[in-house]
Amino acid sequence: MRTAYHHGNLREALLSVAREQLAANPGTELSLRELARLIGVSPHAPYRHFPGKDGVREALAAQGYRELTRAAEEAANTDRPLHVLAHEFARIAAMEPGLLRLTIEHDFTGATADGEAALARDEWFAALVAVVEAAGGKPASTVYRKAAAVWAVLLGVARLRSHGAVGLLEGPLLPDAGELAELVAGVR
Amino acid sequence: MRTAYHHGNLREALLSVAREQLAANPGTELSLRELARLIGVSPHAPYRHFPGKDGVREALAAQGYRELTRAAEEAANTDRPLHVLAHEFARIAAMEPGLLRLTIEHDFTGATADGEAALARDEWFAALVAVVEAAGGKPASTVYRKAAAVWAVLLGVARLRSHGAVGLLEGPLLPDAGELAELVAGVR
DNA sequence: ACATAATGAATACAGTGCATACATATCGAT
DNA sequence: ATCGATATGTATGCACTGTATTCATTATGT
Repeated sequence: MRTAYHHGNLREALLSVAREQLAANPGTELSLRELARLIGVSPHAPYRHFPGKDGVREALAAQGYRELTRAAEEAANTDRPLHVLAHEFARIAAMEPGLLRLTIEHDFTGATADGEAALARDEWFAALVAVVEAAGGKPASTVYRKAAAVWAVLLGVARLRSHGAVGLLEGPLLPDAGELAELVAGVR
Repeated sequence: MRTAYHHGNLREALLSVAREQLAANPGTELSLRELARLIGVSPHAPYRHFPGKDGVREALAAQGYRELTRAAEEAANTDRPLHVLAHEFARIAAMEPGLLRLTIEHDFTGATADGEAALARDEWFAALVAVVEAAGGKPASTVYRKAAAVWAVLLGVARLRSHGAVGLLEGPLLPDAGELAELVAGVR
């Protein structure tokens, strides 16, 4: 087969390879040129599908939030929603730490309030609210406040677990995200 | 005055200007060359004082942890240690968001278990443990577990507040780090 | 005073994000 | 089916970055 001039699905190929790169070495910056190289396309080709590097990150952050949303939707139908959500969150953090980091960091760096990532984030928060509602608990506060507190706990524990990888906090010392989430949500 | 060939205090000047840069535009990567340019020294001069860019980040992360340690030591002598600590943490996050971000991210990216930053981080955790002890509370768990939970809450709320800057969670919805900290520590 | 170490400059190279200009494939109206 | 418009990829180039090598200047200890 003589190489096709057009890739055919470059946009998704870029995102796919980008996620592989994030998985292979989390904590490293993506390189657009390297993505193009791996796919076998010219250095400038990605710019036909994204406005630039930040555009790729935006799309990836949206994917990250969608994974979180899916986890929340699954958790909402179980008998201990917050526990299950925390477990799923931890699983994602372990399987795709690079993607989760990029997702979490995204708002801090390239923040546009109406971008794809921001929309995906809002959907994730809505799903999180549903989880908190499903979990029940004392109505000491609004469900939104509870959801925000749960979100904070999930973020904090995830970050702490990546800290722990270099030594300080070993397993038994680490807080259990599920228990903490139930605690701050007023459940149990 | 004819310009001195040797700067005299380049190492500290680099760190100082780096913090200014982080404060001026948080969320942007540092540039060694720009630091050198701002100070008025050759592009390679910083390499006499740091092994490379990661070395500068390491030193900055250590400074960040030391600021947190100082905040914890102040808080330990008050009548509501966790509340005061949370307030100080939030103040640092507001005043120097770039430095705090770099500090928090450091372990994730350039992790050496015995570097300057790792030592500073351990000291911060020790100070945090002291705060939790000062706060008292039910001894349902070890003070280390409580401290880790408090740390997670501080990290999570700080991250959430930087999210909030782009819209989703407005003030009244955001969890109060102090109350959450006391909750997960079993105080009150 | 003078050898030596510490600190800075000059130059160079590979890698990156991105812009402009050009080439080829795809697709819709006729 | 043809043919022009559009989408998608290539070629080339620029400014910037981190870092290595080599050389110049200053500080320092005996």
